Amino acid sequence: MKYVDVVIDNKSNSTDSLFTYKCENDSVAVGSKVYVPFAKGRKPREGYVVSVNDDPSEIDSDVLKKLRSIESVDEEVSLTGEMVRSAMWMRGRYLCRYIDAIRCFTPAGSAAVRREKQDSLSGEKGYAEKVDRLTSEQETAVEQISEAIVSRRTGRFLIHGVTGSGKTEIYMRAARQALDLGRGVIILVPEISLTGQIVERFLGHFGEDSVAILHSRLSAGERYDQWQKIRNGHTRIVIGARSAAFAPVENLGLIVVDEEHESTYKSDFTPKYDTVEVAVKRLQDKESQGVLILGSATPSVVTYNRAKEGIYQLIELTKRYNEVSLPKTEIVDMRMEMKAGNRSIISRRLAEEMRRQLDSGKQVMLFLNRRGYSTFVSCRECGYVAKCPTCGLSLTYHRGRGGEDSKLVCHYCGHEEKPPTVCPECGSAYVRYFGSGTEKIEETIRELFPGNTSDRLDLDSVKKKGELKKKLKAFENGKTDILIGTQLIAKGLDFKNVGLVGIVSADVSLNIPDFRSPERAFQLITQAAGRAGRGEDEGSVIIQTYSPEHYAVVMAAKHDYAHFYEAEDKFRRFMMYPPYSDIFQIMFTSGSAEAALEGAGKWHDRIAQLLPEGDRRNLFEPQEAYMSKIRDTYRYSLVLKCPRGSRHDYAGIIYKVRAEEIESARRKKQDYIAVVDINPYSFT
DNA sequence: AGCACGCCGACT
DNA sequence: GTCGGCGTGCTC
Repeated sequence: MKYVDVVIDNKSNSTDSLFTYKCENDSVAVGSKVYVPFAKGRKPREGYVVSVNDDPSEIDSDVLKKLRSIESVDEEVSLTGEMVRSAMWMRGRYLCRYIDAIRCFTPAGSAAVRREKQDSLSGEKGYAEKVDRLTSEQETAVEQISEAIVSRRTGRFLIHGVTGSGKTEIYMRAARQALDLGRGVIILVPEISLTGQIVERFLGHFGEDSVAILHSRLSAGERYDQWQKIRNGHTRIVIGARSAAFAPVENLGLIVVDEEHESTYKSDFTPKYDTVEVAVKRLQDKESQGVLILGSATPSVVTYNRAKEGIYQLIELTKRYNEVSLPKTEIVDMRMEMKAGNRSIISRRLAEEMRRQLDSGKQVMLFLNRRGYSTFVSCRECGYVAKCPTCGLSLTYHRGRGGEDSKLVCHYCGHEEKPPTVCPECGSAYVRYFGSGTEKIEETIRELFPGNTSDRLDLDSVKKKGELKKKLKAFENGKTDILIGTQLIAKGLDFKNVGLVGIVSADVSLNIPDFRSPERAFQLITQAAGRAGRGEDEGSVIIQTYSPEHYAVVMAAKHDYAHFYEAEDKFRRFMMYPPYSDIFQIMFTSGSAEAALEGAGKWHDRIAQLLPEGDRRNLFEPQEAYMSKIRDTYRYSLVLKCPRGSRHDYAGIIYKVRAEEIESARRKKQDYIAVVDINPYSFT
């Protein structure tokens, strides 16, 4: 007779605990999916075994009396011990329920979705690229990483390398090494569709049958097939986005997180995990002891700080593979343009350089991180601003083709309405449009360069299937001279004939009310600039801004990560922002604003009681969220800044308050929802 | 969250 | 009598 602890799969907060069952079945082990009788239900409920015990003496005698037996086992979808241990850790780390953490590791499809036959990969083709020789920097990197893999240490590396410095080659050699030692490999990329190259190279090198690819476009059935292929050991390399960090790879020897700084690595849903933390946890399990490689041209400040402190071993790749030089960059002070009487969003300098490049047969890319035509619509007479009825955010004017199809759009929920001709508040005709987006630039460019072809690439212009590929193809073939886009085109794309990249407004990302905005601005400028001069010739970059002296802009223009980091680190230290603290954000949502605020107030007071006297100043008053209402749901937030070293204690306090609230919800139904997000990527 | 149980009003 | 409305309470 065995005694097993089971996590029951249901959606309730109040059953978030372990339930013990008796079990005679020998095949039941940690990670097994089981069906158990539960409460008064006659239908057995799904659950996962998280511990197995032979000895009943530790079970509470009252519980022991009412133990029931496991109904059946589903052998096909069992998790490994390591996966279960990692899930248990996640529950404490991210303050979610057991089942939320477990579900990260289970195949999305249930039995209903299992398919009979297995299709091969959906059209992904690999190619093997001939690599002549490694640079000396690459060679040193490979040696260091190999040493860690071979000696089965939990090595952790940060590869800081400019684009084109050959990070992918290092990942491949490390993967090869791990595989040769019989170990499993996970390669994480920010977004599978935008990183085709890395996928192709892995497929080409390791063969299409040895690599599993996980991405959001897979159907539940396809996903399940991939999961099985990995789980039964048929495939030992996995490439995928964030969720691939949970792939059922046994004996994990290597996890690579490419473009480590990307925000897609932080989950938007419960549990709000950080992919790198999960990777570290999985790799330091008693059964794995593997190596972590983070790679980025612009590491996040938190990561780089850890490297400086020795938590990650830092590998700097300073040379581009073919010794192609970095583009020449200049900053244009838009205040001077204003003074000189140029009210256009394109400075004289940018226009002039565009003309020069276009005349010499080169192509131009323009970036603006803002969709639509105008960012808000306002009445000059009474100050009325058009807002989304369900979200309360300013509506963006989309001009479309200029006539009938113009509309106001909420960029958050997608709500659309017709633009007003007179003010709906006061009837005035002075309704005006302010701020510029990609649509407006497109119009300006057509006026300024009537002889050249231009195209726009943003979320709006590629909603139709295949549109993105078509537009990229046209640019690649030289049919489009000028490509205007949002950050959608800032990443990864490789066009040989781009002579100039224009960053229309560095201020858009700089002025977002978030402590990470300088970091984001630096990364975006660097990435965008990286699109210039990828062929033989040196490219050039022009950055337009109203803050030409801002360190993020200045250092990005100089391609100087080290000094950007120094300035930013100083700021973070002074303000006690991460990495010098962890920020706990608790979001309270409800259909009623009062209920949400009341919930926030209740938590605030209870947390204050539990915090040590001297730490009270780290707890802030409940606030209306930056987006105070989304789709008719009201939002209030509570922020707790947790000094370095106290994360565990603070998390304990939050955990306790949460438990108390769940307990009190048994008596009186709660009319708000509280969600904890530790170190959120944006304060929305 | 489910799900069953139970206590009360309406109806073949 | 008894069918079924939903309020209440518990889950190894």
